[in-house]
Amino acid sequence: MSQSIRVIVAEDQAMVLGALAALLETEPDITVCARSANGREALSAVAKLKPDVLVTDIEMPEMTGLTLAAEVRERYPQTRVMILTTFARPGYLRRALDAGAKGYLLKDRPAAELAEAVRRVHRGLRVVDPDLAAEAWDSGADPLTERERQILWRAGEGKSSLEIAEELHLSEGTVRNYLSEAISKLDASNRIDAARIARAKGWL
Amino acid sequence: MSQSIRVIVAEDQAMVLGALAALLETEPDITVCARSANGREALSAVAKLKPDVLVTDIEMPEMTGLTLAAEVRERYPQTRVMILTTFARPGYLRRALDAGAKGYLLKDRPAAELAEAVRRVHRGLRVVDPDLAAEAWDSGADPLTERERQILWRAGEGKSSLEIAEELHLSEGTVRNYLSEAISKLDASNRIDAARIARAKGWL
DNA sequence: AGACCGTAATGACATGTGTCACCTTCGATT
DNA sequence: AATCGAAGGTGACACATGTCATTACGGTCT
Repeated sequence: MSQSIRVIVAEDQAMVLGALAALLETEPDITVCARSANGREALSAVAKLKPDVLVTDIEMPEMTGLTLAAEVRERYPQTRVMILTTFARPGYLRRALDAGAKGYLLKDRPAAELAEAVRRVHRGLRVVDPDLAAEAWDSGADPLTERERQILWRAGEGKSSLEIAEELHLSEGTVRNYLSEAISKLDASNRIDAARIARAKGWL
Repeated sequence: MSQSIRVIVAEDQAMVLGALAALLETEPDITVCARSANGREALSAVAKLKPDVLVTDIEMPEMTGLTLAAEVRERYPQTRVMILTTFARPGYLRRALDAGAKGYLLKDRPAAELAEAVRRVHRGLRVVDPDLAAEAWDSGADPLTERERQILWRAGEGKSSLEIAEELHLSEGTVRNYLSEAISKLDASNRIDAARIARAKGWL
């Protein structure tokens, strides 16, 4: 047996973090050398330990897994990043690959696939959920501009056009225009519907 | 050492299910005798194996953890149910206890607490997250009526008053009245805000 | 019997929302 | 130099939403 694969796991739900680490520890050729509860912690752990693979969730406090992946690619290219997330959102996959992630695995895949995916990524191979890759292909690119995203996000939180306008220092009419654009781009029937659709695609 | 504690784990995300089982298997006094990906599966596993403890998530396809808990209490009272979930929602806790669950543990608690909680529940003790219990206390009871819940749910999905009215065979004005009631009960500023608040409390 | 609550409805009114046409400014392409 | 697109804006209009008063019916406690 060669050297053991050194892995850091980042995941904000402590119980799930511990459980994933326990799962990986059952593999004789894999060692979990650190566990992090958020992106910032994970980044400093990577800096200190220079692991072979970083397995990370996306939605975390302090720093998201997507930002984390970009930072690690930039500063510690010898560590390969694998995203492990609940969300089968085309937009997330696209952004993850853009950020230099080598793998994208869903939490509803069987537990046995985790160790296998870590080994593949360590060998320099890419691991991407095939169904999701296909969906990402035909679901097209994110049609929203940055402004539309900002505004639609706030609308989805229940804020009125006027509130959003004040928050972003815009006129109320402009906010309504952006929302109208977003609604038509997403083929939605109103702002709530539009926010729902954008969230499902991973564009928000 | 006495007899090992026999546990069934139910969780819809396969990877997390496997990881939690691996975590529990590291304990010498606990045995995972089955794993279920949804509520229906878990119920038949409980029927067949009569375990000491059932650890279950809430949001699952086929049958939710809350319904499952009620069924198990009714039909297999020798099996004690512990809810393990992401959601720190007072309404969920209340409904879980009403359904006869003996424990309510959050996924963002440390991994070490899981085994300890299983042991306590097995001994007949109750395990409830103290912060959440306090919040459940002062957040008061669910103020929504069944009709208000139905209508607010659909409004939160982006449906218009007219669409909701047709779906439930009501007049549009009636739907608007119910929404207005819900908005004022929840101290929200509009339907979206109201749906968001109700979801956060676990009332939707 | 009376009080209370959930359900259901109507009409009226003020505001909020979605759409459209049309305008300006600014930076990046061609 | 000309064109394009993103950002930002105005005004106008139709329709949706939120509020309120008021009515009505059937349960269910006391």
